[in-house]
Amino acid sequence: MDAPSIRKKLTRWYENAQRDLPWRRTREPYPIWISEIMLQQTRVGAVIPYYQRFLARFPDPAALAKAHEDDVLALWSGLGYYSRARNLQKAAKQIVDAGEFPATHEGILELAGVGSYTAAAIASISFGLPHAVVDGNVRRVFARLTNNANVDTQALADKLLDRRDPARWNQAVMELGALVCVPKSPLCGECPLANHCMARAEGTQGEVPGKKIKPQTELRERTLFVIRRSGKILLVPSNKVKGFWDLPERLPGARLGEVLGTFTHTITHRRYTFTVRRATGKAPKGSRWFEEHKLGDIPCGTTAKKALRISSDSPNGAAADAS
DNA sequence: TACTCGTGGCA
DNA sequence: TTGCCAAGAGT
Repeated sequence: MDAPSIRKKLTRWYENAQRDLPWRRTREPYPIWISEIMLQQTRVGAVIPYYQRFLARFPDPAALAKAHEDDVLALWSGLGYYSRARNLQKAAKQIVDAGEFPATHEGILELAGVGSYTAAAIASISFGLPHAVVDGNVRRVFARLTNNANVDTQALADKLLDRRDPARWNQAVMELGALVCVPKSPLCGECPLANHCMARAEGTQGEVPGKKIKPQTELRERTLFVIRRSGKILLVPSNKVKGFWDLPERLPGARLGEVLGTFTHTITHRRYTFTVRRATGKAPKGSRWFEEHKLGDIPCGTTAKKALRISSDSPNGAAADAS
């Protein structure tokens, strides 16, 4: 493996092909950290608006540390993996207590919600430290480069790391995976490493690395109740996501009304078919009335928002409630 | 180790 | 429509 040639070709490609992403305009550890947490298992296009709102609202660790958790979760609503938001605030408090953002790989790794990938990303991008990132892109790129799905990715990443500019190298490998060496139908014709790629030489780039085995999807049915009164909507504390509010799913003694519609929502390997149904009854313990136009200010899951959209689209939905 | 956590875009 | 899967971490 010709490491110097690979470094040179990929680096040159990256200098020309990289996207203009908001978090690439800085090396400050705080915004880099926020972006890296948001990008975990989440597409760039989904992250950008959240990143900008979050930085505007919480411009530094102190602002994030002293915020109400509900405000943090509300800003995160819709992005998913909500433990990231809670860990983010926990880590902000760690940073404030320490007096500054940790400047070593070891110190960064101690932050709540920061694992090996994120620690290496922040260490290299913000501090220029020689730590190679391994994420899904890197695993795929190196599996194809070696035509070996079981290659020791961390060892190879450490070996290929460009120690003159770890930040540029790490992002170059990930960018190649995101734009060219994509999971399905890789664009080998545009790949700067095509001549080094063992998978391409063997014609296996469409099969390496293999797909991961996933548990079979379970189908389940649930019902969400829409209860309105005086222009407000009744929500109960989520029993799945701490700090979130959801539409009620069980109402002892309630009178059931018409079905307003259905939608599906998949979480991990379970696909739920939700029935949205009007109901009347007294508010369960712990429930609260919210003005519907203020739901953006509270932590509120996507299922509730989908359901409320259906209920207001329904010819017998919100309009009928106003009477 | 294997499982779980959310959501949306895309083929 | 359904399945795939994306800049992973915690348990």
